[in-house]
Amino acid sequence: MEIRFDLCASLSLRDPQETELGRKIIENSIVLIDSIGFESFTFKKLAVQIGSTEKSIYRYFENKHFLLLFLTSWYWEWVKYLIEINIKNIESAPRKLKIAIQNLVTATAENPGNKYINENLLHRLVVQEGGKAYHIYGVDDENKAGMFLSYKKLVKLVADIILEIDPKFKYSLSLSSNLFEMANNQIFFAEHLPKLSSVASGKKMNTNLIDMLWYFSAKILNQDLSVSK
Amino acid sequence: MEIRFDLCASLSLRDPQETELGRKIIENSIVLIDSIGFESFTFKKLAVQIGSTEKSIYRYFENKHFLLLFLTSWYWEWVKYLIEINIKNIESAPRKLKIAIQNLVTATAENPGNKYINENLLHRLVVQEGGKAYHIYGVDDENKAGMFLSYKKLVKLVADIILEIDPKFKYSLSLSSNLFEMANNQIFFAEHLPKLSSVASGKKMNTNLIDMLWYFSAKILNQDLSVSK
DNA sequence: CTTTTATGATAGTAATACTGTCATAAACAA
DNA sequence: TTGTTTATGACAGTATTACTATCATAAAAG
Repeated sequence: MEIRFDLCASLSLRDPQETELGRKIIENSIVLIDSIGFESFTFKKLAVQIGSTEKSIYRYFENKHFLLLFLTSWYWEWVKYLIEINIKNIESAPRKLKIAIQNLVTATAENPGNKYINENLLHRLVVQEGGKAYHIYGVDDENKAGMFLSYKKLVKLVADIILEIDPKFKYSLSLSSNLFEMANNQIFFAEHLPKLSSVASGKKMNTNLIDMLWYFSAKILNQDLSVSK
Repeated sequence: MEIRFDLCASLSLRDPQETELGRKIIENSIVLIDSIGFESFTFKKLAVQIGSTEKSIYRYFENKHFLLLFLTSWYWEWVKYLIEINIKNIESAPRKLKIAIQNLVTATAENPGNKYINENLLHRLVVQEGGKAYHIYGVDDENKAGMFLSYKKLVKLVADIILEIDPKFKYSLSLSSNLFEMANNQIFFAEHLPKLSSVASGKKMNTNLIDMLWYFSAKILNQDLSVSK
């Protein structure tokens, strides 16, 4: 089994999912960025790691920013895919929201969906570096070019579940985007700046974070806290 | 009137608030980063703008990362200062929280507190680039060195107000940090990725954002929505 | 069997992110 | 007053980064 997502074409010069070298670039860039950080990451270092050349990587991605955008977009598509398959055939909207929260926090399936993408590592990368994909000077142009569609579709998916729960709720988009942002942020805080978070890192972090996000959402949406047990 | 904050000493090699050149560095770095973005910003460009040299700027800051950290720390101290003077003599804890929200969203005083720091520009800078101050590879070491104390103190201040409202509330730190993160994030989304936010950019953005943050907080804390009118 | 396409090898350039040295002017101390 | 720190500027230099260009070759496609 090999999951492929159709990401915005302008993210890459050539689709890296289609070639051996392309997949090597994806696989190893995740490992390398995770291990040395996005700022120290260069195409030169990646080229050395995969036994290729800088130039060959530049044939796939204009620069490292677009590579990061590709990786985060792939991640959001993956989370959307997980949520969609897991809420299938579920009737209750609050239940769907709880499932969405579970999936956006853990972002892992029982069976990995892909041979060359380590979803756990990618999740950690998005927690650490994800915001840099859009906190950039050219955000408006890139948005016009459709480069943030994956994230927008995902936020819309959850916002629609929220509207199913309460069609009159005024803040569905903000609550939805905040769930994604807050989930990643609180994981980052728990692991690096624990004074900024009420959830502690460790074995029970994900469970506690899911409980908290559900608590916040249920309160805001006037839902019974136990409804989705 | 000239506000000075005692920021963590290791943020800078020399306190820029004390010298003419130092204040020029602060003043112009805010303008320059805001206009070209943090990635394109270099000490060379800043040196040219202020008629100094790269080397002289390096005598104040190790590199541009620490300059950004200095600016964001100054900003968080400034917001903390605003909140503190505005909740003085207020009895009602929910009222205090509402005032805190108003201040963290607008982050401006009637009278600017400083001649060489443009607080409005700095606010915009923190919205755009603030997260990059701690989403870095060396976050743990810098945290040990006390470099995020300003933000942690601010989050604690608001978390304590939350505990005043409900001493049994389990998520005071996360609710507090999320208020700060969400405020900046939703401003960024409203202005650049409007599909991700329920608040629209424009004249009423701040008011709507304050209402939303208060709505979320009040719901989560079981407070009357109108209590702090 | 030819032609396209992808990659690798190699080279080169401007800018970035620094570090080092020295001269000088201003501030401060004896 | 003189002597001495201290801050800045002027200038030089280096390794790395972020690219772009050219050419040879091997594999895939027609």
